[in-house]
Amino acid sequence: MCKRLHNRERSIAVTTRDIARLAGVSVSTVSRSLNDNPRISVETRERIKRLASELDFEFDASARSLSTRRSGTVALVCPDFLDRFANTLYLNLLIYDIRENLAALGLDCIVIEAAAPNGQSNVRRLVLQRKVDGIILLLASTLAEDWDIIKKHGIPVIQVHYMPTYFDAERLDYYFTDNIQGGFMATEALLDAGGERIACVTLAHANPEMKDRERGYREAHKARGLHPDERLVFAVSNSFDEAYECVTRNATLLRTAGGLFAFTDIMALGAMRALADAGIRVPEECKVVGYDDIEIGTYVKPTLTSVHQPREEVARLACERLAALLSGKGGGGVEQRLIPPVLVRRESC
Amino acid sequence: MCKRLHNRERSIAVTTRDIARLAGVSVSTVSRSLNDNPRISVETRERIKRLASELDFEFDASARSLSTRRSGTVALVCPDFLDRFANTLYLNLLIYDIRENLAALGLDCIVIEAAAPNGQSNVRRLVLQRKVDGIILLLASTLAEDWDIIKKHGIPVIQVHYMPTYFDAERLDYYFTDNIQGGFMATEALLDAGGERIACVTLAHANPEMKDRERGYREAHKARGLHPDERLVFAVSNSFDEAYECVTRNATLLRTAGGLFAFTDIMALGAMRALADAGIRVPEECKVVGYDDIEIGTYVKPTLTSVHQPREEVARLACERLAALLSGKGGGGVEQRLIPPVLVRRESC
DNA sequence: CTTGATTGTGCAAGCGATTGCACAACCGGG
DNA sequence: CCCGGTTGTGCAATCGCTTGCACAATCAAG
Repeated sequence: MCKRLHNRERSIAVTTRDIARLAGVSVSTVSRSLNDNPRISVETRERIKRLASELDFEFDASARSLSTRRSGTVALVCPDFLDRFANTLYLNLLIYDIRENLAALGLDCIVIEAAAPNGQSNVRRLVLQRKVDGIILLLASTLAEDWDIIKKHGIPVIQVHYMPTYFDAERLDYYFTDNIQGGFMATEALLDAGGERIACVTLAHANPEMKDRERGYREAHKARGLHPDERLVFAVSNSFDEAYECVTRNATLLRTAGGLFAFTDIMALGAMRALADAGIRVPEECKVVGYDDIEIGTYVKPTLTSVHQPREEVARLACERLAALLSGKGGGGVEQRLIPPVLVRRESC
Repeated sequence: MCKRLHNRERSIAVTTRDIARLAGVSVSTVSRSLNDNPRISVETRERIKRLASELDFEFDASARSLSTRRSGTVALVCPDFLDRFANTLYLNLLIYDIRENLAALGLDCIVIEAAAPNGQSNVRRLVLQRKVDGIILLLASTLAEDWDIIKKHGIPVIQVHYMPTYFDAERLDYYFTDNIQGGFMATEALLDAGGERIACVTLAHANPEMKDRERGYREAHKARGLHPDERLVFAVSNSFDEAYECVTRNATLLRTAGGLFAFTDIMALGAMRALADAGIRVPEECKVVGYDDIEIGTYVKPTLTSVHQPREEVARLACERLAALLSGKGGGGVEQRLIPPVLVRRESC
């Protein structure tokens, strides 16, 4: 070993070699001890472990990953428009829950958007460069070329929201909340309390989740032998202001409706404000139900009735499943679950 | 090279060796070419680069990091109670901004809390194991032992919010918004519009930032030769409900006040609701100003006047500075900047 | 008291990159 | 035509860890 060749300053970090030298054993023994390899005698193992902890030893993740081809890292792929969605709080809280679950499993998580600022695919980069062990897709429509890479490298993928594309094409594990049922429950509550004329506000560029909410809306009508008045079905972008404007513009028509179902809380809040400004009292003259159950809904007056998505459960299931797949306990099958949402009743309905 | 020794299945990934073989050069030449080392001739370099991109080559981050001792990764240390703070939205958006800036700089970012679920320090783990290149502290009171590790390893640290402890002890780079000035501006606006009796709602367990807001509140009074009525200074936890209860309980007293300054928007919303419920009209009888300028403030009625913290700017400055330190362009000095906040006037004041 | 199985450790190659130094090829000036 | 000075590449060591295989020591059985 020619020391002179390597004049980068020596790291301060303690290595397995240091431990080996001090313990009078080889690095293999140190490695095996710290990894609880049963071939090492109990005494040796304990001695090494004690020494390691005295020396404040921590494995070098890079070296280990280079050797084992596992990085202990998971990519959390978010929509490119998370900033806009951030406003809804819902996704941020879901991310928080997922991070927490992964941390408990000893996995670090790198949150990315599907595409990097330079146009390159972030998924590609994280898979090829960082060698992430798994991927959790959060409402992301990942690119076709990404799928090739993911499949080629055999990386486990879990979805926690529908995706606009590639969904049926791939048999992937998922944990979704049931948006049809959510839409159904919300509409039922409105039909119960507000009569037969129930408006709804959906998204202009509806993704599958929104389409399912609408389907629930229609099925709730059908279940009672009714159909929605199509003039009461509105589509706007997901923002307070657009919902506000839409409701204001159609105030006359909405005066004939006994209830309104907005497919996101943000839109519900905008709608509710517009109703108030138009002199339509909520809930007396028109009930309102939103979707997502964000905390803001409890800060307005009247407080907002909303469909709650059990994100803690979704996060937990997704992370547990991912952990199982990572340790080879996948069972070969595909796990796909629909989690039922919960209607949280407050003053607006 | 004894191939038989290594029977883990060969990775699908393209390596520098593959490129070298195909190009008929050595791995060193490949490495130098792809890293734009000037000692390689332009023709060779271009040829290698073309080949690499044809082969969909990406560097292996672990191998590179093992060699260079740089991981291209930054730790973003959050308060342990981010979930509670998440409700305020402000920190989530700040995290989003920071991630975006780091991404533009080619850095991945791992969001952690100071302490892991198992009680171990996450900072320690990320520094020792993952070899993060830098750390951004987000309102985190990092443990004393963490500081030892950080200093020992010479890792650049940037703070983007005050910390309760270790603050003066360390000469660290920071970008803070000026909470004294923020408190001053808010109070001034209230004194202008609501007369001499201005209440304030601070935090029960105030951190330095909250203390500064209170200082601004007092200095604004002093600047006009006034002092606040101490009976109008309340302290509650940072929640809608606590602020609501506090204001409700003290409604009689508050009837004599012309304005109220809540140190967070969440509290401001709770207070505003309580005032309304107590029959005190906002803003006619009592003006209200909050702090943080979260979007929810524009969804309530009246819309909330609030102190805006320029988080985009803070995020940008912090990340640029970190990048400079990482590339050794720190200049040896310490950069500490106070960014002025902005009062956003809406209906409540 | 041999012999074959069992245990516990060590050796050394390998993971995929970086990089100090050696060295061959080519250059122009004396 | 010889020589010191660029230029461009290659060699091989190194980063810190894992792991297949070899091998010494111990043990139970014949």
